[in-house]
Amino acid sequence: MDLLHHISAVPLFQGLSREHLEQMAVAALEQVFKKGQIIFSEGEDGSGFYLVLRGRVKVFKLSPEGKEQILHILGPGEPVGEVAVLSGELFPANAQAMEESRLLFFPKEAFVEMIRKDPSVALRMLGVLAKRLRKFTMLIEDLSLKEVPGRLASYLLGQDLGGNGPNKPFVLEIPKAQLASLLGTIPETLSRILSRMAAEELIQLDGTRGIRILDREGLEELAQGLRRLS
Amino acid sequence: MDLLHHISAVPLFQGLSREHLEQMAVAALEQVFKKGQIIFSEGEDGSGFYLVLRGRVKVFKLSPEGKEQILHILGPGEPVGEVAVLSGELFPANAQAMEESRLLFFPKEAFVEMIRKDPSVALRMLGVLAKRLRKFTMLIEDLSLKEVPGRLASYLLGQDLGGNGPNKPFVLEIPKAQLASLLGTIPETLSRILSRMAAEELIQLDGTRGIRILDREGLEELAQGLRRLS
DNA sequence: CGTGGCCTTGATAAAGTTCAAGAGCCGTGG
DNA sequence: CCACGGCTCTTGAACTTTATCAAGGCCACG
Repeated sequence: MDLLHHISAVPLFQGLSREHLEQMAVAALEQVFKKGQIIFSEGEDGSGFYLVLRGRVKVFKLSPEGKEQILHILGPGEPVGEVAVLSGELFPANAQAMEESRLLFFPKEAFVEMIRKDPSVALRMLGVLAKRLRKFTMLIEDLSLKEVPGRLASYLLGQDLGGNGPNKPFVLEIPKAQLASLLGTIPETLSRILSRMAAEELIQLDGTRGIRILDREGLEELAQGLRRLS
Repeated sequence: MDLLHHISAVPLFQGLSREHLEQMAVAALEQVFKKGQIIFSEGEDGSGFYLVLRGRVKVFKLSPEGKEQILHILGPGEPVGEVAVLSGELFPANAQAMEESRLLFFPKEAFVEMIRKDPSVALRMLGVLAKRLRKFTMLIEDLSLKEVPGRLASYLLGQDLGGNGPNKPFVLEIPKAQLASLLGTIPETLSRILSRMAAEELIQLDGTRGIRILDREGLEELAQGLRRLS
């Protein structure tokens, strides 16, 4: 089994001795989730955490009326559900596979044990959590201080990394309904704002998923609240 | 100086040996901030983190138009600015003293060194970050999924701990403008909603800061979106 | 070539913000 | 002891942004 191989490639476990890696591999339990399948739900108690090997997982909250807010989308190499383990409480949100995904489950005890044996894992985990806090800070800022066009502009700029010479088009990696949920809005609003952006020639829409950035500076101004759509 | 005494009382450092505590005490630098004084600003690079000894500190974001969103309010025993140290980047937000406050500054190196020497500190710090992530998750949920009356109801219920027999009044511990910023709104809106809550006899207002909860259940329903103000 | 999922568009309504003015409260200083 | 000035808070009216509800269009896949 190449489980060991997968584990050793995960950033969180970089630098662990072969021996420790093997112990982790023994403790880990591989699970496959189909598209749409729930991985855990808010309020369950976390007997361990997951590591994404393949696929994508969304972590989200639901309002009583059924509106969804995506907290983050996690891909290969990233841990999921670790907060419940670390603060010894219940899962604070829901997790669901966005596509067929392969995850590794680590029981709480194995993880705590591992930290105890090799503190460098704790340091790496601290780094992961710090990054996550930083991301949350940005999300809070977006939700509270920006309006939807600004949030969308930030997102688009973040997607288009490096594409800034000849503005080559790119493809949204998630359905628009999901993007709306990530931005804290609803699909209708997202759709309208994309249209307005296109009308002002900030972007060009290409089919259902394709987007080409025409005016990078304009988007940056939007993202910073220095400009508004008419 | 009783600096050592203060340090040993901080949750983050529980369980450290006397020797390690002394090393921390030597590395630490005590600073006093007057009310309103800036402790650090977003974008500066974090050469260390702070620990609140006395007073209260708010951590917040500002929009270009000057609107403020408070991320958290920290009191004695709590660390501030540790994310910048742990993720090795810039401060993601601003920090300011809400009243005259005494803080301890720990240079980055001293902290990293300490973690290396005694992994239990890393574990505690993981716990602190995990709690903070949990709080942020709730804030995101509030901002995105609840409207202001619901957020306010949650806040009030959280303040009134144990006061649930004979509904004794309590006093807001922060000015209303600050509360508005914490809830992601503005003072005018907050004021209106408090009036409406009073009109529906959910609460009773007493002077500028005093509040008495009259209908705990009603507030709980509001907080969960099961009810709305007319 | 139809059916279902996803996306767009329009009309309407609700929630929150902005701007502006005024009320209450408090410490200072005469 | 009272009056002043400044701060915080409240209230009203107009406006903006976003959500809601309801159709209709597009596209892919069987």
